[in-house]
Amino acid sequence: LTYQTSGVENHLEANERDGLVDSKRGSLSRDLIIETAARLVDREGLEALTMRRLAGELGVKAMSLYNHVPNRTAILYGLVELLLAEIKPVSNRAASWQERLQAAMSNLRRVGLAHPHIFVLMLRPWRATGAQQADRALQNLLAAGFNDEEAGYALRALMSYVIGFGAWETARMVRDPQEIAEAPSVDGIDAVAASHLEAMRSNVVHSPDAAFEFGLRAIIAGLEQSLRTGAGRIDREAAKV
Amino acid sequence: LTYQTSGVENHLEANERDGLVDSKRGSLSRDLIIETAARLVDREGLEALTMRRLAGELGVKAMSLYNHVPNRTAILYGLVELLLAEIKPVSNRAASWQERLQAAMSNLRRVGLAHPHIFVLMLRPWRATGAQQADRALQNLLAAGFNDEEAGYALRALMSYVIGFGAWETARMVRDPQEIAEAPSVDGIDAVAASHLEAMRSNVVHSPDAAFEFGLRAIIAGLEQSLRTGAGRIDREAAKV
DNA sequence: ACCTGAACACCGTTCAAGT
DNA sequence: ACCTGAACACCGTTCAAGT
Repeated sequence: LTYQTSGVENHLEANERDGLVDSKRGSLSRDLIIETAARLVDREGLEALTMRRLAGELGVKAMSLYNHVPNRTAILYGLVELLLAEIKPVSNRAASWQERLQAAMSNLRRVGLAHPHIFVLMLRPWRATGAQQADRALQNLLAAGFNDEEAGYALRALMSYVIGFGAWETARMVRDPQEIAEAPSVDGIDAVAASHLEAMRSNVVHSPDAAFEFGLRAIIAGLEQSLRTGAGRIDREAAKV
Repeated sequence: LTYQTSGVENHLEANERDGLVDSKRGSLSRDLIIETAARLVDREGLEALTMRRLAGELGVKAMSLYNHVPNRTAILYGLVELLLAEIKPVSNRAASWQERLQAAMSNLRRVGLAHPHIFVLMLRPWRATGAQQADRALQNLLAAGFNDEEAGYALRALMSYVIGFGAWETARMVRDPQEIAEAPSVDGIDAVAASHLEAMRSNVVHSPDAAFEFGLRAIIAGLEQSLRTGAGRIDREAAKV
């Protein structure tokens, strides 16, 4: 929604209208390609992002893209970068470390909800994505009193939760409802159990915000406790013996 | 690794050797297709799972598969079912609810590590997958004193964490290392911050088990606390005012 | 330097034809 | 009932040719 556009695309469209086909030359760029890809994916999903389709969107042939981008994967990586850049930073001075973490993770989820098709790409093992944001969170944890190892574990735990939760909730905005509806239904489970499950599912689906906050609060409370009791440290000492 | 094979595949291969081509007829089945797909995916990854390739593995042409399976997605769903069936169940009588949850989630991660290529499929919004396992965990939480809503939230939180963590850690067993190595490197971040990040990453990568346990312990401790203080309930009351 | 036509080696899926 | 040849409408990517 909020990608910064350079306005080049409108320029392009104008060229197209006036038949100034030659001025396509040089108007393409990595950034324009990725911004266009982001809008396409937000609108129609990842499967719509083919080289031919994206090129068409830019008024150009597929092969032209390879002059600015090595392959499709590089475009996907660019989408992740764009998404991460959209995360609202959390002030380092605000409130407690718990509240800062809470805010940071909620902000991460928020961009996920804004770009559900792109969010799943966070699960790919990109090198060093979101370095700035991750670093802020790490500093926060170190300042709170966690040692290097614990801070790393804690950040990984929080990220795992947020991304896991987000991937799950965005999955059902993203897939065609048909695919879900056609999945085989439960068997080998009695009706009472099934109704419990259904109740749980609908609770979480109907108030995803509450579900998210509940889990996030639990993790942060757990981290706080492990900081107080030094649980991580004790385990490490025990492991050495 | 431990998929139950009906031995039909060996039978098939024997037929192939003896040139008894006609006996292919009727030897195909949904189960055989999915078991073969599982072995193929474990060996070579999800991209290797094409209809043509899978058919070849079965000594048959691609279109034959459509006699037993509606489409490729149904095969993927079958893989998830197989994976879930492999989760070691946790005795309901064992120890505390905390320890049972801990064991259940560790078992879930274990099958993920055994089948890293398949594990990511858990993120798709299948209807009612893992119903039995989810139900056991829910009963466990209800017995511990959580109400319906909290139990649902708690299970979702645990699953989000385990799947998020697992997806992250399996991602780097699964992708070609080349794709990772070729990802653009950090910029706009100073050397000190980068070294902190690198330290964190390598800690988590070198002792993923410790990282996983740390986070899992934190979540369960947090849930325990929210049960004691009734945090969920209080928030709900506050929300009503 | 950058755009592109043609081609390569693939996809999932359909459908009519075979047995 | 089940297997399949041929075809449809696609993919990502390469490479030589154009300007």
